[in-house]
Amino acid sequence: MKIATWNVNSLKVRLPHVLDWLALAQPDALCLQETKTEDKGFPFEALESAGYRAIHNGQKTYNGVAILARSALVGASCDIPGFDDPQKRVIAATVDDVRIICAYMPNGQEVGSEKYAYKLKWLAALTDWMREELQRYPKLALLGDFNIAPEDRDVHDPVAWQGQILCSKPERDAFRGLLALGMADAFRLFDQAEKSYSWWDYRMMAFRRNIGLRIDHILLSPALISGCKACTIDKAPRKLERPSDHAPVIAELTC
DNA sequence: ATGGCTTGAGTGTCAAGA
Repeated sequence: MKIATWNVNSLKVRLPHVLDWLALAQPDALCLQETKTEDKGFPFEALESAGYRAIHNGQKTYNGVAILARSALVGASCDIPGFDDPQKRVIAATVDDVRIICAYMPNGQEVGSEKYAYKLKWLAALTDWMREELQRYPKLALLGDFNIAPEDRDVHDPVAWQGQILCSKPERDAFRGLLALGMADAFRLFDQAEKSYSWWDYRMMAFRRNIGLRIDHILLSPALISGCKACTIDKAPRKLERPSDHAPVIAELTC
């Protein structure tokens, strides 16, 4: 089973890239973030024609998450239960026996800001919820745009980014808090090239210069870790015309 | 150099992203 995550930065603009990528990469499940549309603008028909069912938790202009899958999406749920949040950042469903959680974690804007406080509260709520979900669903994968670079090796210039948003200690502590539940960062289960990133700024020709961060992740529950055969970042879509600023991350599971 | 692009809102130019 191949599962993947991709922040598409507007599904309306990126639909051709998504359809091409589905045909090429053939994932069994694909988590999308930043669809930036309500359900009425969501391309259910085009995805159906491509062989994918979809569930969507969207809103106008900002945020919005979806899961696309070849098989049925069972037991779909939206948002973090008990966490009052108007922003549409979470959707979950079971696909072929694996609980898939798709999350678009807050950016936080600037350390110390209101949005930063919201980000840390959000991450705490997610972690509490994940602790419960892992009891309910031993085979669980948390995929998405975490907006956290977990370690200095995930950052093109760790000195410049030290303590900055996406790299601050409380954010990295929150990431480690998720790992402390027993989950593993699928990408780090394998040898990887140095300077592997999943996001590059649109400005300053950052992609061509590989000025990036690794902030999109796939976390696997203990029951899924040993069956993970590969985890890769596909930079190809980032090279296209009008790309998303994020690249897809893919994990291959033997189940 | 606090910008540099890109998007969605909506016809002016701004907020937000990371």
